[in-house]
Amino acid sequence: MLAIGEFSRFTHLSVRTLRRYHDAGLLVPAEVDTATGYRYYSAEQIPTAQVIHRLRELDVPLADVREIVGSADPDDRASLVADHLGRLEAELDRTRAAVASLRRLLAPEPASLDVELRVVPAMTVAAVEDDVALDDVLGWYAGAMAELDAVVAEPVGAPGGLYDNALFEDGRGHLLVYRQATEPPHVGRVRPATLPAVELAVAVHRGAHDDIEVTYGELGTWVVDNALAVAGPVREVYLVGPRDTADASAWRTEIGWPVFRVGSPDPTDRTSHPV
Amino acid sequence: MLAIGEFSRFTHLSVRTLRRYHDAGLLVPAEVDTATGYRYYSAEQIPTAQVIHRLRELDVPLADVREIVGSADPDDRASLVADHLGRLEAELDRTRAAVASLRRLLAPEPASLDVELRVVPAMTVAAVEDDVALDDVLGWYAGAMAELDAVVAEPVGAPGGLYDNALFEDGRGHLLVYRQATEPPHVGRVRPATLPAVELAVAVHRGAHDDIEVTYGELGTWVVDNALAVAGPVREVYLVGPRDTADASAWRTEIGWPVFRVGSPDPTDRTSHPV
DNA sequence: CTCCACCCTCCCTCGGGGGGAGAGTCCACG
DNA sequence: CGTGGACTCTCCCCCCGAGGGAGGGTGGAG
Repeated sequence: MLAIGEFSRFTHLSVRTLRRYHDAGLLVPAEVDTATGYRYYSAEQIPTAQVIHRLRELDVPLADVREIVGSADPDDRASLVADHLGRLEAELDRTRAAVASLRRLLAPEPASLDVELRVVPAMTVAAVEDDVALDDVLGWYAGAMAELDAVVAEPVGAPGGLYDNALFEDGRGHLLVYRQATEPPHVGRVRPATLPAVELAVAVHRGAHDDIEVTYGELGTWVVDNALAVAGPVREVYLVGPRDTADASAWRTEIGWPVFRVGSPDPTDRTSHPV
Repeated sequence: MLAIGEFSRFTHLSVRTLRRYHDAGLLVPAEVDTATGYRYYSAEQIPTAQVIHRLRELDVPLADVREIVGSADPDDRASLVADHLGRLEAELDRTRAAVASLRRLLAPEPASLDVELRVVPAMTVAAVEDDVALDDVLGWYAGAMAELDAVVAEPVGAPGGLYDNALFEDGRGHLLVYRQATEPPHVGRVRPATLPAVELAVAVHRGAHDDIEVTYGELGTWVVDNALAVAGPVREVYLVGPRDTADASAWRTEIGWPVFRVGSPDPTDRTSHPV
């Protein structure tokens, strides 16, 4: 039996950290003296401590580490680890995108943006909608769009989506993706939905979505400069997207933001607008 | 002028976050109503907010972000950003190493370790020593070893080092790297030092240092099984290392841990042992 | 028996974010 | 001009995973 200090020396985990891992149930000492509270570890626990050490180096949350080292089945263990490695990979992709975008932000080429004010009538479309967390947006979008494509017989024009501003404010919000169709079906999650008539400030973003914030910002500047304010879920239309070409630089995304004139706002509710 | 909510919609930064960035001095509103405390932003601040957004996605600490967006000189800015990208790169290397090591830990081949108990006499060597933070160890080691190599005329045997356990407990500790030499010089940071006589439990680690913890653990297990305890800074000797071959799998690192018999400890101070 | 390294628990701090309470403000509409 | 409701303010609590340090109890060798 090893006192905590000795165990610390063998595992290169600090005494403090070992105590935390005990409290968190990650690495329970082989024996705890009930009278004194002294923790005693066995040499067999060293390999476990090393696995925990590595997992923590990979920023696996303590709760997940507990799962992993606690699961008897090596298959479970492997799949839990694989899950986290997948998350790391996704994180890495995001980091790469942020680096690329940052470079472009810091080496700015002031490409002026064409913004158009467009009155859009109400239209009934085939839609899938749900409340979605920001982290899940990409996955949800892919699933919803696939379902739409599967059931909409004669789509018209490019697909689009409506994005609740709360998505960015609260980390989750209402999403709606749609296709225009002559006869919107009602199958599975797909159902007919009516998008309200709005006045949109419309700009077209060119290229991959890494930099789409820039276009949002320029659109915002334009809106302000024209004495307008925004008023509801933003609309995106995927004129050219990954479904059309793998060449991201050719993508075209139309961003339309509902606006109203400051001083004479839209009569409809501007914040809890149904999407 | 934009109220915080409107600015939030244009930048996709939450209202809370914008307030924090104001408090932290990252993004000070163009105007603050002194009477009401209301924050008002100008459209010109949108690009700045976007840069901040990207930097934060890259986990640049708020203080560094303040530096970056606050620096007028674009060269300063670029170098600060480059610094952080370098840190991200180093982080990535560490992650890769941890992943590789984890895989090996989870697919264990119980290669039994040969451990030898060795009595080592005191010896006088050419040494460089200092208190070093854990994060700086690699850099410090490289510099110290280069300096040693430059001034030690006739080195004998392989280079080695002594590592204070406090390094892992407190994140910093005393390090000493040495070369044996017929006549230890006293030049620059290099000076003669006498390593005390100790009894060592010695094992040889094979391969890159990613997995060296495993050998430490096995050595620890052996120490415990033989009714011993460890007693001072660990010694490593680089029998075959990066200086010898780029093939990491051929590296050989001797790990020697000072031990004493439990029940009759070493007479010298076992924790604050001078290295 | 004494000494002192060791171990215990408890609470504070930090960074970057979120939740929510309670109060004040803005402004379009009636 | 008053009112209501969306908006904003500040303030305090929580989260995670780590560290600092106080204050007090234990183990074991001399």
